[in-house]
Amino acid sequence: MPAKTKRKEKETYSISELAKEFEISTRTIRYYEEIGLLSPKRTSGNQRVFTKRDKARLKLILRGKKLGFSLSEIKEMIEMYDLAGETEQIKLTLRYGEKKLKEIEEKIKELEMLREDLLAIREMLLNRLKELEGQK
Amino acid sequence: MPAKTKRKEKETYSISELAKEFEISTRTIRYYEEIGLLSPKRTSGNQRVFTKRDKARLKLILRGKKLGFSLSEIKEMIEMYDLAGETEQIKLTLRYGEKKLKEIEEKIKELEMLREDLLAIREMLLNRLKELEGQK
DNA sequence: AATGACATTAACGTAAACGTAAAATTTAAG
DNA sequence: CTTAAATTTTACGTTTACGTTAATGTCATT
Repeated sequence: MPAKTKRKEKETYSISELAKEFEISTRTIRYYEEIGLLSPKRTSGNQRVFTKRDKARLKLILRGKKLGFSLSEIKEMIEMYDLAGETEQIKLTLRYGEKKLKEIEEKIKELEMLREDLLAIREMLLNRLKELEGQK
Repeated sequence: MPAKTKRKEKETYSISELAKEFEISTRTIRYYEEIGLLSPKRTSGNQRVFTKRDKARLKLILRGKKLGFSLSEIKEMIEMYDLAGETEQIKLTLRYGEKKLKEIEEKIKELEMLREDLLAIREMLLNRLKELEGQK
């Protein structure tokens, strides 16, 4: 009797697999490695091998990008994931994290303001439409 | 008897006044005009004169930037402010506005997810700290 | 009219974030 | 083993969003 029904979850990915999945170029992925955002292992033949962890990290990078963070900012944030274990380091990281949290909450607030602006414009437009339709 | 106590509100601004107020360079402002984001009037001597409206617009541009929109995206959004008056145009603009609204709400959601991530990391770090401090 | 502060256009420079092409390897398939 | 598809590094190119002179012009004061 088969003990594990869990099908052999693919543990690793090639560069083009990730590129396809996230709809980015392989160049982009290599570039992220170049600037230290990713550090995939290599095969005996020197080809990149990405683990689940690498993939999760890439996802985080792309999310950061969508939100307007620069790659260097993203790098700083990502470094919170890889900690030595020194308590001092951890404390510093915590402080840094609080700062980033505030920035993010700031950003959320600003987006909400922008949303309000757009909603106001929408109202304006709807009224204008009514006027124009009314006097047709 | 003086009828109006309202002090002569300054209606216009020079390029450097705006630059100082928003903490950007004059070059940046000229660049925004160059790509059609601003269209200030000119003095007889050809110097730029910015109205309240121009100023409000600049503010919107800068807000968009802080949120990671590209200048061309911002340009699209800004065009919602200047409408012909044609009902068809207005309808199109409304549709476009709905789209932008959804994008913004998407962005807000993603930021909230990012915030959750960071909060989780913080928890992790706090636990780790406790362990380390405990076994000192 | 001359001085100094601020303004103008023109044009070249730059950093970030990739795109793209070339030449050489590696891997998978037959 | 051979071939095609995928990957590698190298290196120059491109776009966006301005920075940075340079050469002149304008404006308010003296």
